[in-house]
Amino acid sequence: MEKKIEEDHHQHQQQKEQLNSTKNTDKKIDQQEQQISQASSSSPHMANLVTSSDYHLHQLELAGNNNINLSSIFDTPTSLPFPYSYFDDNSSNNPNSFLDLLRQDQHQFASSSNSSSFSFDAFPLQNNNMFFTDLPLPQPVTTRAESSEVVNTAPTSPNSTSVSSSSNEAAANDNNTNKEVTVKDREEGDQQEHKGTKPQLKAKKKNPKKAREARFAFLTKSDIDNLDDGYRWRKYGQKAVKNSPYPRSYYRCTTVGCGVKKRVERSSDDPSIVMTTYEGQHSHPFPMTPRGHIGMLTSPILDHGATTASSSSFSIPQPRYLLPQHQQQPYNSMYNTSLNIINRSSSDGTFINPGSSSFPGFGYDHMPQASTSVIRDHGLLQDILPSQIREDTIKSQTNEEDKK
DNA sequence: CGCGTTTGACCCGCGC
DNA sequence: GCGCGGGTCAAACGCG
Repeated sequence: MEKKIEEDHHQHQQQKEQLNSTKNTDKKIDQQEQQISQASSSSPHMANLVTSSDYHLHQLELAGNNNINLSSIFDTPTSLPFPYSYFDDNSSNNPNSFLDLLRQDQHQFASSSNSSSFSFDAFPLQNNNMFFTDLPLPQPVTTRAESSEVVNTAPTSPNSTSVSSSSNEAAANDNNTNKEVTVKDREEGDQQEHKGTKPQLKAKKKNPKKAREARFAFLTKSDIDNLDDGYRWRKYGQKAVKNSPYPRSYYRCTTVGCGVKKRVERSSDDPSIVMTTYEGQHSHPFPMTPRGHIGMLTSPILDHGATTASSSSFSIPQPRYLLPQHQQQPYNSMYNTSLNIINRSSSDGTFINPGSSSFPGFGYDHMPQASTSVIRDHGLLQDILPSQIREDTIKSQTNEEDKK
């Protein structure tokens, strides 16, 4: 994987050089990207992020100071973002993946629906409607959201930590092409339904202004491009990203009738950051395919520590609180203010509620009940977090409360 | 053999 | 109108 990445990097670096030397028009975009990248790499700590609220800022600070501070990342003591039981049981020192985390999350949701909030926290940025989410970061990472898409951060793999900022891809497009992207996405959705023929493609153009799918961008610090989120994805395209040595990969959910797509690309400025953008909502529970599995329960990551690029990849968790604030369900009201919407429609600049299972990657509402039995769940923090993390979390929580 | 990836061609919208 | 860039298609290929 790394080798491949390096190759790609080299290849695209050449392209990049060519582009830089020949195209002036690229500069604008490049600058935009750099803004994003700089935002994500220049400051070592999330604390430097521009956030829309003091609370968020506070969280960021905690994250930055402690590096791995779940409490700073997650909302409440009881709202464990990521159940880390997997780590305890299988790879205590190997916080494998974001996937695992996500999976855990889902378990948690499955077992304790409203009682706990989701793991990710989103931080809407004032100016650009971007969202950030913090996750435990082995390394301090900073990101800045500049697109209309939701961004999230998540630790993804042993070597990975995640940071999230706005989707670069989204960010790169946002200022200038946000509108365009929106339209295109909409068309893409149509394409999926009518995919295949040129006449069909033309037909889709007849409804150019259909509402586009909600999109969510996550920034994840990881050496792994594709993080296993339990869903099965089929890669249907790859494109070189302008001014980036890394290509952008396009994935589609393999489940029949599910039009969820995601794009994965690596930040050119910080190759350790993977930007994943999800589009659409899964119309199904976690896949149970012939050779598949219930993704959350049997992630390859658990076995290998990393997923292959193919079948499964990172996808966005669908935290319930990732809803428009006005639509959020009243849980954990105490911290609810910090739970900002991650989901947003970039087409009109407003947040939308994709539904109870809004995030493309996580249909919590559809979670198989069986999943809850897999993980110990006493409804306690200890059920979810490894002791060390719990300690950190408790500390940070305490600090947080002290500050209040 | 089925499924997923690769990759060049193609489509489309936008900016100049 | 043209070129560019993002996104998708689909045949070829690889892998288990």
